[in-house]
Amino acid sequence: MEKKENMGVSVKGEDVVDSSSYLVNSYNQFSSVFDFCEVEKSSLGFMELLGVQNYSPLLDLPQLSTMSVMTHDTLKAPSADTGKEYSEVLNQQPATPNSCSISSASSEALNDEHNKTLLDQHEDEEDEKQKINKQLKTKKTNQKRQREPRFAFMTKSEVDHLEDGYRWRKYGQKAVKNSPFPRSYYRCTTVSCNVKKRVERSFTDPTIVVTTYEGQHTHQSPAMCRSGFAGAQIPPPAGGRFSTNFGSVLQGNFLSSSQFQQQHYQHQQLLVNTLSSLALPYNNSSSSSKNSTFTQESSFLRDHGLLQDVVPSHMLKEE
DNA sequence: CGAATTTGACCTGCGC
DNA sequence: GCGCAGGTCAAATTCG
Repeated sequence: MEKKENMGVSVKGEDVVDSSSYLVNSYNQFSSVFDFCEVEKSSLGFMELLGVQNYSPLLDLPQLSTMSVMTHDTLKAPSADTGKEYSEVLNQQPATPNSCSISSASSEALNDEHNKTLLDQHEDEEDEKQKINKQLKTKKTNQKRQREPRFAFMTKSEVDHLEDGYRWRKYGQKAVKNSPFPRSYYRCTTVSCNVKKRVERSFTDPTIVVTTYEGQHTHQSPAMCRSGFAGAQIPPPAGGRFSTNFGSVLQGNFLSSSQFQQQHYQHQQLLVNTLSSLALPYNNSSSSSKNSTFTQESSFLRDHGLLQDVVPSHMLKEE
């Protein structure tokens, strides 16, 4: 198996592996963004991403911005065991072959939508409703539910819900087994965009926020629209609006409010740029997921996000 | 008052 | 089949 070393970013070669056997090194080994990532070639074009995202010592990002990326077509839901699961993933060799079936909006999802409409039309008729529900159940037992591609971000942050340029509506919260921290469920507020994300704190390290995105946005980020450029800019934190819920304590170091705000601001910008250009790009085609994967790659090649502002051009990958 | 969040109930998948 | 845990729904509540 060929292995490319690339400025702290390691990209494995040809083999396609099971979802559980690759991805990112232990978050507690990270000293900076993408300090060390190990991503399979097959995984959603992230090789391209990581090839471009050379780690540079010039990237003097604060601890708060420590972030790792996971990508996975059927990423196992991070749970209270989050830390354990993720750490177990590390340093493992591929276990089983995987065809890496990345799906965009699945036919099942479309069926669900259609059936929901049916349900609406017959709201008054209980019998009809029951029949439809039975049909739904039958379908779901016959056809295994397909998951949207998922991307997990592990972020060292004191704020649970990180601003990523999109607008989200919270639709649920659940207690997670063996964890004192609940998991929150968010949906993109844009009509016809069914991207979801889960946010939870790692119980092994409460400073780590695990954000899992599912699906692809069918629209541009509102932040991008505002800025008019792919390198979205979040407005700098404006005094009173900024949350300091957690008392600005990080790893035993007390930060002043302004320090915290600045770090959080940098962090959010990084997140926006990364998500905008990579994991969840604007994709107005309803083409197959593989195509959209390459769209993600090419979009990133055009835009290196925050890094392009920081990393000298010659450091960026050229092919 | 509309939008967003909360929260208990319900649904679904999976392991035993 | 049953129980458990994750995920979603939707009514109630809170917020701006």
